[in-house]
Amino acid sequence: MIRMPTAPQPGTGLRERKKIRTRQAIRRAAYRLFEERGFEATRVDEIAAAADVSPSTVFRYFPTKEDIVLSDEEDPIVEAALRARPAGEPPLASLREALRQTIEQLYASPEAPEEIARRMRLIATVPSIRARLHESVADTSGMLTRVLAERTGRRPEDLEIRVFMGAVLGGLTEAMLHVAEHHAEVDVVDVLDRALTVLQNGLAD
Amino acid sequence: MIRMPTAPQPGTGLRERKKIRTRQAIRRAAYRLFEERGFEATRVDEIAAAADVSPSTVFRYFPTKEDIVLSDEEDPIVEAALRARPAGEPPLASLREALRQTIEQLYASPEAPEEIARRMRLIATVPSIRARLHESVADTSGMLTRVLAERTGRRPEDLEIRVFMGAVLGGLTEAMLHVAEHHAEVDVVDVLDRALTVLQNGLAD
DNA sequence: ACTCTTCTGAGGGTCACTATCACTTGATAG
DNA sequence: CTATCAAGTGATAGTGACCCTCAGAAGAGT
Repeated sequence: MIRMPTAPQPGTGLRERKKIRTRQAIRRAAYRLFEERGFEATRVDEIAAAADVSPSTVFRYFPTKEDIVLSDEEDPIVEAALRARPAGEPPLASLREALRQTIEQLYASPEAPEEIARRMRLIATVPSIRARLHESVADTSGMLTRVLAERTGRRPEDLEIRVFMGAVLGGLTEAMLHVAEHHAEVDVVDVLDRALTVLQNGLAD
Repeated sequence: MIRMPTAPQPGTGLRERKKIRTRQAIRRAAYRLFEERGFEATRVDEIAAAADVSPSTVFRYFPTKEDIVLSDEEDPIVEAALRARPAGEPPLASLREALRQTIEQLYASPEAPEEIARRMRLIATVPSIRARLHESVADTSGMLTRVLAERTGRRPEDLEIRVFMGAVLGGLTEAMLHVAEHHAEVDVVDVLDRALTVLQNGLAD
């Protein structure tokens, strides 16, 4: 007989909760060690020990050491927000709103700003993390390209759409790095706005 | 007394020629092995053996295995071409011309098309190479940002310029990947033109 | 030929990451 | 409550890219 599980609520079971706790334990331990002695000077074994799990478990949760810092949980949020936009809206406007909502949501939880600041500091200073960031942005770009292609009724391999999304994400990544390098002095939403303005008007002049 | 060498012609000495030959030997050996058994299945030691040098020498010439494929010799060409553009010209137009010239120059040597095709195939298929590509594009972006800032009399940390260059390079990178995935069927200059058109007009709609 | 500098090879080491497998533990059926 | 199954974990033993150091070879200038 074909296995037909009784559709357990996501996030319900003890198993799920345990996984979330382990994930957080690893991340917390890692961040603490990164602050203390720096990213590259911290070995994965040490993170594992500090989080009280085995090294293999660390890799089960995070495919690379850099992903402990990055680990894109934003993607699904942006995707949902983008899909929720009205059909006729111009792409860049849809993205603007989707991104604004995502940022808002990310800053919602109380300890978020602290964590984001730590993350920004690492992105700004550790080259291998920046490298991985660019990779993950490329993935995000692919995902958004698919959504946008679907919304506008084009094929996702369409050159024009790819270039469009590549440009938007390239611009926004630079904006993000700008924030990372000046996180104390700038307002994220303001930078996002200025970046989108450049994308809208500035490329022609 | 301060060492004041008699400014040897670049490219003249026996030393220089030998370095170039070694570099080419490594690259050729590597490409041959990559074709034969794939990128990841080829160990650096094997490349070294095939090129008849020691493994350490391979790393002296190429900081990472991926760089054997990428090794940005284009950057200085683009930079020079961009600096040669008239002062008042709009940035995107300057870039268009600089890029067109660079591509032309890259395809100049007789065996270039073959090599470029091989390179494209690797870029299209090997994830770690694509990752490194994005990194190196980020470096190029930084360099072009500096040039453009200089030409327009702004500071290179200026948000608007960074976003502009990030967007342009993000778009062009996607165009390049498009070429890599369809290298047999498309014309590079044509794709470049279409990409630049999107960058000029398309972001607003 | 003589020195100085640059380039190379050898050897040994680090560490991120993988694969395998036995073991434990939460979920599910009866 | 128990038997069964699937999923998650840890121990162990790799692999391979990359780094460091140091001794020797080989152009370059006197």
